[in-house]
Amino acid sequence: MIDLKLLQKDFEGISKKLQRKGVDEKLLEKVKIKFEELKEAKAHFETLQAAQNAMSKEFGMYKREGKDISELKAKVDENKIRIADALEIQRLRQEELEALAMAIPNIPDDDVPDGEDEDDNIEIKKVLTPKEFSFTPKEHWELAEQNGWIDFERGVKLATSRFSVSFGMGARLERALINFMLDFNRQRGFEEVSVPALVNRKALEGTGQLPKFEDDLYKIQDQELFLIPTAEVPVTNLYQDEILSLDKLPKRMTAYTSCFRKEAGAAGRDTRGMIRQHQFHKVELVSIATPGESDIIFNDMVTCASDLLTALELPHRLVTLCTGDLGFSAAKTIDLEVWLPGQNTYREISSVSNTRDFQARRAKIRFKNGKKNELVHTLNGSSLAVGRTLVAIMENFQNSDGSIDIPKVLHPYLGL
RNA sequence: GGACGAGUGGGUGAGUGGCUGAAACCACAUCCCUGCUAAGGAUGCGUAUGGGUAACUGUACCGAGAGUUCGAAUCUCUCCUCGUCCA
Repeated sequence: MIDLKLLQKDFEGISKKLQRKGVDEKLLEKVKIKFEELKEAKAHFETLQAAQNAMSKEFGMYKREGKDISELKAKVDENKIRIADALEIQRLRQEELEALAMAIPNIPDDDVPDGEDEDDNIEIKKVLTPKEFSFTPKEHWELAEQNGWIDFERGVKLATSRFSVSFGMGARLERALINFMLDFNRQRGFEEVSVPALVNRKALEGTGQLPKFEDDLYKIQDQELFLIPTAEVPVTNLYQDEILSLDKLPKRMTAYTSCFRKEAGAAGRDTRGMIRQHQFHKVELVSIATPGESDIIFNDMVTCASDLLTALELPHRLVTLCTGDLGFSAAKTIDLEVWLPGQNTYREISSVSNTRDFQARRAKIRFKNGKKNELVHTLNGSSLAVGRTLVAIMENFQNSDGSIDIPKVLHPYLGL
């Protein structure tokens, strides 16, 4: 959630920044007005309530002194009706404001480039040079099936399209990757956590998936619970509604979870293979930091993910997302794209975002800065998407006969 | 699944209708005193939000929500969580 007080104070400035993300200025004006109306309604209600409280106190005194209370009671009863009305007005305005404000995306950082979509993202640097193949490299689904690593049909049989099953070395490699990534992150100072894969509405509101993106989430039928689309949700919300002491910051955490996405609106995209699945494994990084250190932490996380790819000998590049490609909660995002020789292109394998205080404001995560409580900054990043890493290994480490080498760092994890 | 009990500020914990935003103790902060190894004293110390330059002040919050009442931490109902016992 954006800072409504700031919007009120510096409407021009905030509005200008949000227009870069395609937010309609009229909507912002409406929010500003609603915000002011709500304040008005609150003030009115509180004045009435104060009178009521005062009269109630008097009431108690009258009774103790044995005075006649009938006149006072009439006054108090009358005021009570007005309070009920005032409260109802306040409640309605609160609801209206929230509905509007919760749907406004985060303000992009000033150094985020303008742009429409992913074509306008800006490459920062390339890491490792893709190797030359003496043959035409195959795409991963071909290799996966040929080696018996992944069975796409049986995944569909068990669930529906965009589900798959891993067998043998494919399954072992997944597990090896998860362990390798968690160990790697732990050595970089991220504490490992294991969290629920189901979360409630409040958690998803805290990180920004709800209320706007409910269509992308799998919902449990008989309870108000959702399957997590990313570990970012449970891990960030670990500290929801808490005031952290300064010496506990920064919090740097890593978690492995399955992730679940309906991929609504992705019809026809990446239908083959395991680039875009409804369920996938991911190792996530989440940091909670003071505003002063969040930029450093951000770079740290990008470096961690990039080094992970380098350790796996996977060529990749870093790109800054433009305003049009930036996610709802992010102020800034750097994507890591891994080279896929079979597809002859770079594909997203990790996305590191600084949401600044956007999620913290929604989730009420604060820290004590001296006497004052301030909102923290929250950051998240994948490190990495396991399925896509497996895809990258298959395509980059393939031989002409279709066999696949295993990156050296994974050998200990596979008993090789 | 059933029965009973509990949920209060950073912690322990008092509080069964008004004088309680909440005793006391601990922790913490600032100041003072003392000066032989640790102790004594004073003051302050929840969160959110509105008004005010500020001092200060209004409102809300005692697991969550609803209700009774002029007035609720305290009474009623529903839910959640934890504990104990039973199946």
